[in-house]
Formats: sequence, C-alpha cells, structure tokens
Amino acid sequence: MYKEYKQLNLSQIGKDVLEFWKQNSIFEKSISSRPASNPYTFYEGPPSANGMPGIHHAMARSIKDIFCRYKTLKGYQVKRKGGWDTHGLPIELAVEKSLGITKDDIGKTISVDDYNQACRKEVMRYTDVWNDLTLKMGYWVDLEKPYITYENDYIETLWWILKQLYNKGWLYKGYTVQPYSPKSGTGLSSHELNQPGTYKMVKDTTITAQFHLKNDQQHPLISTLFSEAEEDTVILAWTTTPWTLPSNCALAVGEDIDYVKIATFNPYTYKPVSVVLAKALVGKYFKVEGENAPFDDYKEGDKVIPWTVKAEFKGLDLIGLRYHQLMPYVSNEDLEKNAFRVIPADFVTTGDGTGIVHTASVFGADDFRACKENNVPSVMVLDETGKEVPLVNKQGRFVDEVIDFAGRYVKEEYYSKEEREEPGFKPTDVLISIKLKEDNKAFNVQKYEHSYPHSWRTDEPILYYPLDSWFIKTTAVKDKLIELNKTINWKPEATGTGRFGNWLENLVDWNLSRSRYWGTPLPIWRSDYLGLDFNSEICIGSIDDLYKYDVFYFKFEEAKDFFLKNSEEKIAELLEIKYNEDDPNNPFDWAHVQQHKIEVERGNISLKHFIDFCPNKKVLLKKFSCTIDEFYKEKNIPLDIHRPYVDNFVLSKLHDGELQYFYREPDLIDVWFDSGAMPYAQWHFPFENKEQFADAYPADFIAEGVDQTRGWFFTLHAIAVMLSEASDEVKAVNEKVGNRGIAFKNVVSNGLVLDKNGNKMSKRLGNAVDPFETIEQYGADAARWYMISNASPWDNLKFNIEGLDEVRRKFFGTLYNTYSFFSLYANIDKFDYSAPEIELSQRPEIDRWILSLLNTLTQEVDGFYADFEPTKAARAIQEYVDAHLSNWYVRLSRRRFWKSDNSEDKTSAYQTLYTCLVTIAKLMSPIAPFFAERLYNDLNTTTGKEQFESVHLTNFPAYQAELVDKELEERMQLAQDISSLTLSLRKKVGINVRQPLSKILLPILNKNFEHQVEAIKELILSETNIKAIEYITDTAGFITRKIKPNFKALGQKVGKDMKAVAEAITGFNQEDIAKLENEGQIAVLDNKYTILAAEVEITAEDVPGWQVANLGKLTVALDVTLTNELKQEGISRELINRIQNLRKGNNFEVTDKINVRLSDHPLISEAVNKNLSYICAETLAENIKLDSQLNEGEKTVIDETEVIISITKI
RNA sequence: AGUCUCGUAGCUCAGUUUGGUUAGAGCACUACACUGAUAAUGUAGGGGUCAGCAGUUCAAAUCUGCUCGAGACUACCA
Repeated sequence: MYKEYKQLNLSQIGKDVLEFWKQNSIFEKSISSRPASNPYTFYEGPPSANGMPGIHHAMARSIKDIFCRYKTLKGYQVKRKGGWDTHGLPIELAVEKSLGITKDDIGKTISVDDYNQACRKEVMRYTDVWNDLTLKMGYWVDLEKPYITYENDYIETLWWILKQLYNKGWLYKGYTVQPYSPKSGTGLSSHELNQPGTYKMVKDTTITAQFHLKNDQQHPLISTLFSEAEEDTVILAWTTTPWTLPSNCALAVGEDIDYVKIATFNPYTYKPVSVVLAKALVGKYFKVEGENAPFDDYKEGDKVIPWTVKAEFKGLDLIGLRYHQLMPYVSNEDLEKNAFRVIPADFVTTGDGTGIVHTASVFGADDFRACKENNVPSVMVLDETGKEVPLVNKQGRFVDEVIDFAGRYVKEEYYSKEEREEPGFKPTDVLISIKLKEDNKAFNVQKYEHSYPHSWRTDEPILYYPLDSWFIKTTAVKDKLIELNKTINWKPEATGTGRFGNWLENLVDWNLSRSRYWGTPLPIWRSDYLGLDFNSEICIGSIDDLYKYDVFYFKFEEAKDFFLKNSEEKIAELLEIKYNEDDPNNPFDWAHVQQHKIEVERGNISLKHFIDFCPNKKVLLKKFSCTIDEFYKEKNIPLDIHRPYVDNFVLSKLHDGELQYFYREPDLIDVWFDSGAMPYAQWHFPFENKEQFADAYPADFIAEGVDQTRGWFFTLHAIAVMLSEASDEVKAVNEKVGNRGIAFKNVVSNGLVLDKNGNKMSKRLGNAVDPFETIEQYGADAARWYMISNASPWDNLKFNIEGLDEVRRKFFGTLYNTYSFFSLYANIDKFDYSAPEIELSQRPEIDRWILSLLNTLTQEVDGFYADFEPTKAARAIQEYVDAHLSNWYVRLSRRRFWKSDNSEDKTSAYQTLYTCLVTIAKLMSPIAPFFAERLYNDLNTTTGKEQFESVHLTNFPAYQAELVDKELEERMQLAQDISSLTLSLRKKVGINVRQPLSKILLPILNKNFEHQVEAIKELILSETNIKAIEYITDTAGFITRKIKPNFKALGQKVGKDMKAVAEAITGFNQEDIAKLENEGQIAVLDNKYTILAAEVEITAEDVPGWQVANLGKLTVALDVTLTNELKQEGISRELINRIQNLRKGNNFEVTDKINVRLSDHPLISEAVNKNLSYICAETLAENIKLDSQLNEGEKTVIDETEVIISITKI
C-alpha cells in the first residue's frame, strides 16, 4: 500500500525524515557506500560559534549541501569535515562585553590567563544551537570530528606552515603604516576604524608648498623648466597634514596627467616664481583676470597676480626630477641620493590639490607603498637605542631633531583644553605655515574642512603611523597567484575576475601581526645578542622543535612576586650576590639588584627585560625555571601553547661558550591565517593523516558569502600558492594529485540575505528572520527551495516569508497532489510495478511525451547542478512538475487511471507516472532532501523496485536519449496551444466545456502540420470536448491572411530602407500575399527589392463566419452550431456532473455503485434515454429511474430547468 | 573616493552574452468558469517611460558613455 495523507505537512515530514536518517545512519552510508577511490572534496569554511545563527547561514549552508548531495548521487565519496573558527576579535569583544571589561583591564584587573579561559568558553557557547540548526535544516556535515582552530594540533600545523614560509624568506618583520592612537598608545585595526562615528568633519590648516627644483641636475626637462636664467621653478604640492612636511621624501605624480609650468609671483614674498601643477587645477589657484597680464605692472600686494602658461608636459616626463628638501632637519647620504625626487603613483588624481602629492612615506599607507616601490628611503632618526624612528614619536610629538618644533604635539587636539586656550597658542600646523611663508616655500595656506578618522576610544584624531609588524611576503608569489586564479572556476565569474582579480593585481604584503591575547601565537623567538655567525632569530615549526633549543618555562609571575615581596638582601641572597665590602664605592651587582627591584615595582616590565637585565641571571633562571612538562603537570592542565604560557617559554642556545636566550615576539597572528590554513591544519598535516590530506587536496568545491572574497577565499589561495613553492611536503602532494598550487577548484560566493524591503537584517532593527521558527513552521524544504529557486546564490535575496507559503502551495502542494492522486488509484488497483515494463512503443503518445520531457529535464538539471546553477535546476524542476506533469499529463490522463478494466493502457499510465515521480524525487533531493526522501520511500518501499533505503543513496537518473522525441514534444505543445485556443473561443461565445461541439477548423500551415495534429487529435478532442477536427488549405479561399515582415532577415538585406519596406509589406492585400506565396517572391519599392517568402511571416488571421483565435502562426476556428443531439449530450454531461457532486457530497467511495432516481422532465428524459449507458458508466450507476413523483433529493438546475436527483448506495 | 554587482508589472524573477518592432512567467488583484487531484484547477482582464539622459543603428530592455538609486568590497589618502 502506498501511504496516503490527509494533508501536506512539510514541517512534520522534516521531523520524521530526520529521525529516519538518524535511525538508519543514512548520512554515514551516503559516504561509506561510495568508493574512497572516487573522492569529491569539500571544505567547510568554519563558522564562528560565538553568535546565534541567522537565516543567511541557512542559505549559505543550503548551497554547500546541495552540491555535496548532488555529487554523492553522481557516485562520488563526499567527506565533509565540519569546523569551528574560535579565535579573533569578535570573540574577544563578546567576552569583554559579558565580563564588563575593556582591553585596558587585561593584565590588570583580569589576568591574561583568565581572559583567555573566558574566550575559550565563550567560543563554544552557541555550539549546541549551531549543531541544532545544522541538523534541522538538513545540512549534512561531520559534526563528530570537527576541526577546532584553538586546539594545539591545529596551531602546530600553523606553526609548521609559518616555518615553511620563514625558511623561504617570506616571513619578515617590517614597518607598516597603521592607524594609531597616540593617547592610548595602540594601533587600531581597520575593524575599529569602521565603527560608526569615527569619521568626523574637521577644519585643518592646509598648505600648498613650493618644492624648489634643482637646476643643476641631468634631466630631459631641465631646459624647459629653467628656460630663463635665474628662474626659480618649483613644484606645488598640497597637504592637509602640514606636520608631515618635515618627513617629505618624494613627490608623486600621475603618469597620464597633464601638467603645466606657469610663470607668476609668490603671493606672500612677491618674488617671481615658476610653478608646476596639474593643468586641470590651474583654475583653483589662478584668477582668470591675471592670465597673460603684464608682469611689469605687478606691484607687491596686488589682488590680481599675473600668470602665464609657459610649458606643458605629461606626468611621465616629470619622473626623476630632483628638488631641494623642503624642511631639511634631517638628512643623510642615502636620502640625498635616493629621496627628494618625483615618482609615479597610481593614486594621484586631479580631484583636489595640485595633482602632485606630497609624500611622507611613514605617515601614509599609500605613500609608504609608493616610496617602497620606487626605492625612496624614509626620513628617520635614530633613537637612544640606535633604532630608526620617525620624526614624530609615539606620543605624537616632534622629536628633538626637528629643532623648530621639538616636543610639540603635531595635532592641536592632543593639547589639553587649557593649553589651547592660553593666549598666543598656535597649533603646530599654523607655525609650520608661518615658517614656510617666511622661507618662500609656501604658495597657498588655507583652512579646509574634510572628514578624518578619530579613535573611538579617546575621541582624538588618529595618526597614520609606522609600527613594527610581521609580514608574509605574498607579493613574492603575486604573479603565480594571479595566474592560478585564472584556473579557478568562480561563480559568479565576475567575482573572480573582477573583485578578486583586482585585489590580486594590487596585492600588498600580508600584515600578519595582531596585538591581541586570544589567538595563534607567532612562533618566533628572538635574542638581542648580535654577533657574527649568530642567528638571533628562531622560527619554531612544531612543538618538538621547541625542545631542540633547550626550552624551559620561566615562572615569571612567581619571580616578580618574589622581587616585590622581599628585601634587596633577600633577593641578593637568592641570586647568590654578595655585597662587595672591598669596594663599597662600586658595589655594582648590589646596585643592580636595587635597580631591578625598582623596575619590577613600577610594573610593566617585560619577561625579556626582567631576565636579561637581572644580575646573575643564571641563578635566577635556575631558581624560577622548570621544564614545560613540569609546568603543565604542576598546573594540572594539558599542554597549551596559547598566551600567556607560551610567552614564558624561553629558548636557549650555546654560543661561544655562553648561553644566549631567546624570547618570543609577543604578536599573535591574523585569524584569517587560521582559516586559510584549514586544508592542512584540519588534518594536523604533516604531523599526522598525510594520506587523508592527500586525498582531500585541493578542494573540488567551496562556498561562502561574497564578503569572504578577500577573506577566506584569499587566505586559502595565498597559503596554497605559497606552500606550493615553499614546502616540499605540499609540493609532493601537488605532484601526486596533479595540482599546480591551488586550494580549491570551484567556488560559489553567495550574496546577502536581506529582509523583504531590501534592508540588511539585524537584531537591532527586529527584521531578522529566525531560522528555527521558519523551519518549524514551513519546514526546511520549503525554506531551502524558496531561497534557491528565488534568486541565484550570488544575487542578494530579499527574504519574504510569504514566499515560503507560495512555494509550499505552488510546488510542494502540486507535487503532493500528484502523488496523492497516484496513490489513491494505485492502491485501488493494487499497482505494485510487478507487471513487466510496458514497451515504449506500446505506450500511448502522452506517456511517451511526459517521459521524453522527463529525460530532457534530467539532462538539463544534471547540467545545471554540474555548473553550480542550483536556481536554474530548481526552476526547471518546478516548471516540469507544475506545467507539464500536473496540469497536462495528470489532467489528461485521469480517466485512464479510473477505468475499471486492467488494460495495458492503464498499466502504462501507472508505470509512467511512477517513473516520473521517482525521478523527480531524485532530481530534487539535493535541494529538498526531506520531501524527496519521503516521496521516494513512499513509492519505493511499496514496489521494492530499487534496493536503496534512501533517495540520497541512489544514483542520479541517467539520461536516456532513446526516450527523447523532440518532435513529440513539439506536437504536444501544439496540442496544448490548440486546446488553449479552443477553450478561449468557448469562453468567448459562452459555451462551456461540458457542452460538446461538432468541430474545429485548422488552416494548414505546412505539410507536416496535419500529420502532427492527427497524432494528438484524441487529446485535443477530449480536452476540449469537440467531436472532430477538419483541415483547410488556403485554396478553400475564405481564409484572410496577414503578413508581417521578418525584420531580422530583412534588416540585413535592406538596411536603411527597412522602414519603407516594412510599410510596403504591411500594406499588401490578399492578392499580393497569394502571389508571394505562389511565386515565392514579390517586388517592392518600384522593383528596388525582391522580397522572398522566407523574409516574411504569413499567418491565417480570420475565417469569415467562424469564431477564430490566433497564437503565433497557429489559427483555430470553432464551429458553434448546436444540433439537438449535441444539446442532449450536453445535458447528459450536466447530469453526470451533478450526480458526481452528490456522490462526493455523500462521501461515497470512488468505487461505490449507486442507484439513481431523477424527476421526470421532457428535457431530461430524452437526454437520459439517448445516453443511458454513458451516464451509468460515468457515475457507476446500476440503473437510472425517471420518476415524476420524486420530490426527495437534491434540487439542481440544468439549462434553466429544475431537476431533482436522488442517489443511493447499493 | 575607487572597484565590482544590480535596477524590467504592486511583489519575486526570466529575457541582455549574439540588437529585430505587440517585453514574458509566477504571486497578488478583478471577473467568469470548473468541481472524483479539491485547502486544488482553468480562462480572461487590468497592471510596464525595461531607473534617467545622451549616443551608435534602418532598428536599443539588449551595445557605448554619462547621471541617479541600491548593495558589497577596498580605502579615507595628498
């Protein structure tokens, strides 16, 4: 027995199927039943489990799930290891919020240890919720053994990767210009800079400075720039940050920008000067009245300053020109040789300023890059420790070397309110302007309002400041990154070529450093010892590596504590330092102890400083150190290489008989490195699972949101490409699997899920859709089908809950109805598919047609899935189920199912519909896994035709070309069109379908036409309730023809005369058309052109005296004459209809036989007598009695006559 | 500010690669019909400046440029 349902409940089906999967381990079987030798690799982008999942997660995961299920059906073994992203700022922020602390509290009111423990806990807070969603939405992923980025094994692989890069020279420490807050002394991440309200409008003093060119240099443009003796030629450059001018090291121009040299006077010193600036910006600096005004008439202080364009050149021509340093506080040989020259830069525009950009390499990210590319050194000074530092220190003040402004804050806002209100106070920028004006180095000074980023913590403007950071030299493999990206299949393509491609073209080195607490520690240890043949830097590539350097754990806290709590004497005693009584004037070590204690008391002493500057450090180390193993044992926790513990790992190496100590660089690494390394780290490669790794590298398919383009997609790609060069192990695997160095072959980047009005969903606005509620109410299938069928994955989806209802009714409802119809009759007839398959040739036209379409559909859907186009697949399936299967096949085949004799035709109908349903279950199963499972099993467990216990364990339906008959498909389309036209004609004249009519007339279009219609004649006749079809050719003479030019064909031929030709053709009369038809051609426009029959479309428009309808070339004429016989048949049908209604109203079974009694009436009796057997057969009536006395029963009206009907079950 | 994507009926989307003259579908709406698939279904109807402007062309939703609007990303820099 096929299961029958009262109504469709997708939510309940979801729950039942979930239970079924669980009981029977279907997911596991979907993997184990596929050969390991045929793997299809999917990488799960790890979600961060610290927030609640939203509907967009359901969307992203549906896409992942669809292709994994599809590939499983195609016979691949698809392992999918889940994962969790557990490090990073969002987690830190969540912890700080829940503990009510800020970053400043870390290490003070809360220890790093406790803080990190809190992060570790926080991260798994929502794991259960996530797992629940994963399950309920039907996302198949391995949750038993996920990879977790904070685990030691995972981190160890990261260390190993970093070491590979390090060994290749691709991991280095360098400067980067970052947003920096002098007041809080920390760098800000771009994330922090993107907080709302950080950008504010400020008024700054801006200077257009004169950079005086050197006239004694070798350069092609010199004679143009210095065309007159004693000429003073300067380049103008504008800045909103005058305090960066002392650090100027280059001027940047745009190569394609036009520049001019203009002779004029300096408005402050009134000295004659020739200035160079962008042609497009001349109007900003010079008044129209002054152009070519006589120079001799100019007097100091004149409002209008005369000016003349002397020369014009491209930016490209300016490159290499050298100029005198603007504010020569600091210089050296390198700077004199390589700085203070014109360089090209792509960021230069003529939007404002002068089209020439003052470049201070250390105070702007663009500047920094441009200078680096052109080998321009930075203006730096050495600090007391001999380190190179910028002219502005970390407090935001000028260093001493900038003598005129030493100690001054560069930004007005860094001074206190009182200081700024003092009389005579002038911001540094203003002082700089004054000085430049006096020195004949300023061409223009004015206030300018613009937006500038502020620190969200202290509210003062930030500086762009160079900070120490560790970098990965991604630029070393830039070309390979670009080249290999072209081998990746991106969906949509534009994301790969456009967004990602552009990003790669403008690639900069990857800034890996993060000054945080909860993350993967950078595995680099450094020593201060400088010496020949001594490597002062160690990169650790594994935990074992640590032991190679005599690693020990220094109990820093304990040591500090001892210093704080004990007297100098006690400390000295512990350190085995004796007071030198012989030389009380120089008790060096003793003073050293005192000094050290003071520094510890001050707080903030680093471990490195503590050890390195401690007297008798060997003894100190002996007293306060232990092995790593001892430490963790004592603390009673397993090995953990996070901060703060790893910070206390000290390495040592014997050099020249002396032990040198190495301390870890305190940085953490960018969490993006964590996720980008998952192909290796999820397997703890290369320490374990080498085979699993090789089998699962690279990924065949990944999918994430489009926002991951420069996130996860990039880090995966970058790490893979670099390792393909840097690691022998990875090289070997690549060679084995034939990989050139990519991490993934196909990538789908999906768009956002917005609310129904197109706004971003957010909890704050209350427009977020809860995935759990949605699934509970509508079922996961409806949600999945809605999201997938509605918009391509990469388009943003406007999520409208009403759409789910539509999907349920429109698609699932229709499919459910079709199944219900099937099961109702199949159960009555005990159809179990045990009879042999009816030969295709023995099946009727309509069966062959729906099977032909089914195979066409199979091929299409297969192609769409293979091409990562799930939306097209869903729409094709939907179209088939609704338009073809339900509304044509089932509708027209209904009678075949309830005809009582078990003929071959009936079996054919059952077999055909069964095949369609089972195939659809398979085709739709990747998108709607629950409903498909139920449909498949309801059918298959009854017939036992296939051995599979789940639709997800079956094979994707094979395309059977021999079942496809394109001509048949065309024919059926014709039948649908003719029927539709006929029905619309009936509608027009008000004769309903139950009233039979004698014939329709079809003008013949071509020879094949009649033949085609004959084949599907029966379908049309029964569908439209017509007795016959007649064909006419135009020789009958009474068809009016209509002619239309075929523009596509004619346009090519007549070009400009198209309009005239079209007019001529439309103006043809019936004779002209006939002539064209008969002779195949006709001349128009005074024989200018000969029109061929193929260049026009001729349709039959009208048959005079008939009811006529057209659709394209097709014309149908309907004979509306009603004979008495037809009329009576119509009445019979009305009667049948009323009796059937009564049967149903009385809840009779479909198979119940009945007796019928009717009130006698001339109109009825004649019809009944003539069609008695027909009426009985249709209504399963044993007999029909006409009874003029009948007054009990249902009253109804047929043809304005009241009829009483009474039926009884036998 | 730059780059990319998008803008077609009240709503969700086809059509744009390759230009062809009446721009389609579903939902919603209106009317009528149907009633043994029935919490279905059919037929018909209203509803469009194809975001706007300009250009190329015999012909533009489709190609080009600009503008406007939405979104994403990258920046915020002289």
